[in-house]
Amino acid sequence: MRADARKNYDQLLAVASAVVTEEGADASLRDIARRAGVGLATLYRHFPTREALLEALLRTSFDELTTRADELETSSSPEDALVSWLRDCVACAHEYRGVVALMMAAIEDTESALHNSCVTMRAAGTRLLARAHAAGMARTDIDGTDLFALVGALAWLNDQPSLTPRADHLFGVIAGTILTNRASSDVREEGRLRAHR
Amino acid sequence: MRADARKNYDQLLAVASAVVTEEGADASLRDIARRAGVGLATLYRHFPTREALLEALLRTSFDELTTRADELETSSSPEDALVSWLRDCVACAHEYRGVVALMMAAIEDTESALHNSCVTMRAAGTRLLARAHAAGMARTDIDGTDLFALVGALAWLNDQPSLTPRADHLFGVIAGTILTNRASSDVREEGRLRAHR
DNA sequence: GATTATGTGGAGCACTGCTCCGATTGTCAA
DNA sequence: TTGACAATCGGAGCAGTGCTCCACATAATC
Repeated sequence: MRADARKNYDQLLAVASAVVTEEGADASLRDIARRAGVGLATLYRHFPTREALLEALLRTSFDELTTRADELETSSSPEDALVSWLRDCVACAHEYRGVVALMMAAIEDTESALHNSCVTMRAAGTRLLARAHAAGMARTDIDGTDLFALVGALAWLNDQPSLTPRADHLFGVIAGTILTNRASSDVREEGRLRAHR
Repeated sequence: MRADARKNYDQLLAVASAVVTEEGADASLRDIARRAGVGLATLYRHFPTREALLEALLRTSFDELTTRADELETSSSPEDALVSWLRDCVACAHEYRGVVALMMAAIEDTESALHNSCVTMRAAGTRLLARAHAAGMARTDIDGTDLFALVGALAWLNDQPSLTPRADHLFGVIAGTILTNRASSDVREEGRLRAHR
């Protein structure tokens, strides 16, 4: 890649991160190009689709989530690992408002630039869930896809400004539902402690 | 209202219902006007905002839901009433894809045309929830706003094509979470029976 | 039939996603 | 250092969007 192309690529990513953070996943691409001091065609050359741009933005976060799932699998109890990872997932999806709907579409669309990342993430979650199943700590009528869906629903709740005050509470309710042998109030408590740490 | 105006109004509503059903809540208003054989300004005169148009579309559904809540309050057990009404709510919100996000925004925006309908619906749900609380059949850490949020999340799940296969199952899971003394498998079962009735 | 308030339709503005192509610029051989 | 050339760029242009404004048509009234 030519030196100027590399520079523009990096600049675009940095600006896109800022713009998508404040405007959401449906931010104006023209605006991103403008604020990056770059032509619109340049943006489209580096990122042929909106998904491609978001994939580049989310790649590091996705990789971190996968790594974290691996760590948790050995360092924590099955239920703590699952809940803790869920919380991280929701927080990650919430970073860029509206991105979760694209992820839900991408998991079935093998052409989407986000497809692989989503499949990888679902697999990581499924592993943590299987471990909790094996320990008898999670209800068995929920599979990896359900987990992915619930993360999506929670992230969606977080994206609604009017529901922000209750989002944490609802996370506890739903996380508690997934775990069999644990009251959801315990999950909420753990969340509070984590937040104030 | 002048006779021709009334005709255009009705025509717009009929066409809007069809278009929004197939395109979702962010359908093109220009397209609706075109297909109704009407100028764009005519649409905007009758429905100054997109919310106003959707409100008109949803008004009958909303009224039916409120009536249904009243009926259920006397005709069914507290838990059956709540679950049955939740199911109707989710089905209603799913009628027009994407409308649920607008509803979540409208409940805090007193200026929105959808505001009153949303507040009324939340109140109806809160009554059913309070009844279940009184009977000791619903967890007490969930209030009317949470109920509204969970309906929203479920409707959102329904709106994601990739999650449709599991949507019913997840409804059972979450409805079961709200009810204290009932396994979610029972809720699911009741759903199956209703669907096949 | 004439008057008037009400209702209409489309032009116009600023924006969007996306493509195409002439101009520019980094790079590497001579 | 100087070309030459391929890689890269930037913006014009197209078709779409939401929304406003206003000259014109027409239903209702006298």
